[in-house]
Amino acid sequence: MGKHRAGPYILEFCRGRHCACPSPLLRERWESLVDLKLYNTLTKSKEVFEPINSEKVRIYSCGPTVYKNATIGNMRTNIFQDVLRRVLKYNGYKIKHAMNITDVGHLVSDGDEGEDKMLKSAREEHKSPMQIAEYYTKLFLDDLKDLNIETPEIICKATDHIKEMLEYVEKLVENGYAYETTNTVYFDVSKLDKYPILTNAEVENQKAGARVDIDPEKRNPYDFALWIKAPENHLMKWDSPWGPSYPGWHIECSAMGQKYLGEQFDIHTGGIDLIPTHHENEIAQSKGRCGKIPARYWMHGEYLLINGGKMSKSLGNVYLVKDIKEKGYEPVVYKLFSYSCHYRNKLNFTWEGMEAASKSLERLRNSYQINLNGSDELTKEDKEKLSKIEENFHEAINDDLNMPLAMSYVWEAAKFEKKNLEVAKLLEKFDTVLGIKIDKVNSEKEEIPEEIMQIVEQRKEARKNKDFAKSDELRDELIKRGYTVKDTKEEMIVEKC
RNA sequence: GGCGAUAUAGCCAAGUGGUAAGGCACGAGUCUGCAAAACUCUGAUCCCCGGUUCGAAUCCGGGUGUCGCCUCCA
Repeated sequence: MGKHRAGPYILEFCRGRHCACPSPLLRERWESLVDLKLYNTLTKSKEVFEPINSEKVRIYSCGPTVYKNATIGNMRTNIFQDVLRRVLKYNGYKIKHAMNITDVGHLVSDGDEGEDKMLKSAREEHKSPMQIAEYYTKLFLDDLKDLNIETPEIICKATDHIKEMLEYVEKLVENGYAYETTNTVYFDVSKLDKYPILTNAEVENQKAGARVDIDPEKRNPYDFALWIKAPENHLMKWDSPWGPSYPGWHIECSAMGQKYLGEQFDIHTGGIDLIPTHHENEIAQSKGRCGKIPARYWMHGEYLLINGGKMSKSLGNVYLVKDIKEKGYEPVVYKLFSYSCHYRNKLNFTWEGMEAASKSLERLRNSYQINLNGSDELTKEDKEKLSKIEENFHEAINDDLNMPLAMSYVWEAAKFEKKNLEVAKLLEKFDTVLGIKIDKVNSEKEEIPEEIMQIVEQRKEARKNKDFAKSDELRDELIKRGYTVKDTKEEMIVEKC
């Protein structure tokens, strides 16, 4: 075991199987960069990230179910995943990132019976399931774009992978981890050495309070459906060894993850709610198929709260990216807002918070522009200061994506006393992680109507003649019509309120 | 009921043993005919009680509050 200098602190021991520090290249990385630490739900601790393949990091993210709108809560998770990608890139890694689109639908009711959500939406909206899926998939991808979230290298639809899922289930049957009942093919959790492994919860306790009618044919209460035999009127069904049927809701991620990233990849991400069932069962399936836990690091984003409570339809506080736009905010404002809190803590969404983020974004972009054109000379000392800020930023993002802390260093750079192109370049570098389009010019030139411009001209004339009473009167008139004016030495800036 | 989080200035929040980052708002100032914008400056001993320690927001015990999960959910 050796000691390694790692950024501003000393890593006591080089952990794991890389202890021997095999390659000079890796050793150099350890010595020159800050270690990337990520919190792993599997071990419930922060670990130094070590990719299976040092060149390319493989990530799987549980994507959206496309039978309804994605909320800003969903988007918080996507933002967290985006930051993860960007931080990995900042550290020099290449990425292969897969995300699924669940277009096969999950079940409406508890347990394994009930109407499929896709079908329910289809019936309510008088569209075919595929039309519903396409519609919401497009909206979801538009949201990602609006939020300047990088598109994963692989986006895979569940319905395109029925064959892979079937093969997966057949393999589980072959390995003795699955059994067939009248309506369903179940996974037998009693065959595993340990279940569950992601939570401490006692299976029996959890089940005791559940309002589920347990299928009497289940061998164990926690057995879950791998494949479900379709009722006559079921729209989405496929031929299988068990007749016309459709997949259970955990198998798609296992099958597609395995197809695109292999039996074991680096990081699996999702929302915190996926831990106790979906991810637990993905692990179960993978262990049943090949004996491996599919990913080495499991990362989960916490919930977004709305005014201190849960977002729910009944409270009428479900917000979409669309709502943010309708309130007049650029979607990226929401992204910046989400950086005010660590991804593993609950974040309280308020419009007041959005206003704060909006103001911040404007000021950061303003600082960028000023620095871009700044001509202050940088002394050696200044350069050292900037370098220290950069190091602190790197350390913050590498400490389990501590964006709130990282932002404090972004501000240090933005408020740096000297205005210089190098500061702008540093902000640009930070923005490769933030993704807030810091180089965007704040006030986009908007078309100002002719009648408004006429008033502006009149006001210019009044000011020229030092007729301030009239000038103020005209300003009030402009405000009444929805425009503000800012007087600078050179010009009069007109903006829409 | 069971399980688990969390409690830091008006708001959003970093910080897990050495005397509290940052953002927004408020206030003050510079600038301006006045404003606006911009820029500068200004604020908290960390829910309560007890303990450990030379030293705790930070560890332990006990309270109280809030939130989440246990059922589809990012």
